[in-house]
Amino acid sequence: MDYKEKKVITIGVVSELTGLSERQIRYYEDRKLIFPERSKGGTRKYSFEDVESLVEIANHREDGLQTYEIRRMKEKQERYNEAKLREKMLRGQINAHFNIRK
Amino acid sequence: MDYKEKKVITIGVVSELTGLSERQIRYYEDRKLIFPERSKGGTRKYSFEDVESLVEIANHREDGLQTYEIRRMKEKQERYNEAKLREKMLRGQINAHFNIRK
DNA sequence: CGTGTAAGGAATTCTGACACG
DNA sequence: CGTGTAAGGAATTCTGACACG
Repeated sequence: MDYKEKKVITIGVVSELTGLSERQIRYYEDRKLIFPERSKGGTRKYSFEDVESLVEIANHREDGLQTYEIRRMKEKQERYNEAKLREKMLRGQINAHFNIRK
Repeated sequence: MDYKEKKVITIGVVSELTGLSERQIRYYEDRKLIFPERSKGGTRKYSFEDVESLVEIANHREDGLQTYEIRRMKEKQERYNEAKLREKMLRGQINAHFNIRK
């Protein structure tokens, strides 16, 4: 429920914040790089997190990476983060276990 | 430059976030309680800070306060904050002075 | 593949006014 | 005073397509 993750920004503002065209922003959604929400009427809503993500995407594009390569990197990063989280939670379980036995 | 202060949210979203009608939100602007920015086209843009402020305003209204009373409270609070800031900066000056002489 | 653009329509927002009270 | 609403227009966004490459 952080402000950073709340989807409240319209595409026009995102375009200004990132310097990307609306066309580009919509295309990256098509390529599964970002996932805005929609209003009842259908207008896209982005978060500041999405804006940051788009800036990273733009940088990768400038480095010559194709969208599917960027997507793979994101997925890889995502799996890594999840593994790390599970590890952390497991450690918590173990600690809890030993503390109980004490 | 915090996300919280960036004016990027349209009035429709603000209305959803606060539960206030667009009419009410525009009226509170008219009464100098909030100060959204405008896009080139003229559409209002609010920050999360504005959203929080609006929720407070709504609470004050429910308590029966009139808009000019709320405005006075805000101004008073503003003057208090500035005084406190000046005080703090002055203290910094003094400390710097003594540190130099040491 | 990634992006620009013109096209037509729909959703969103704006202002000024009338209404009630 | 504070808020709802209908009115007309303007700004914003949407989709699908054609273009280039």
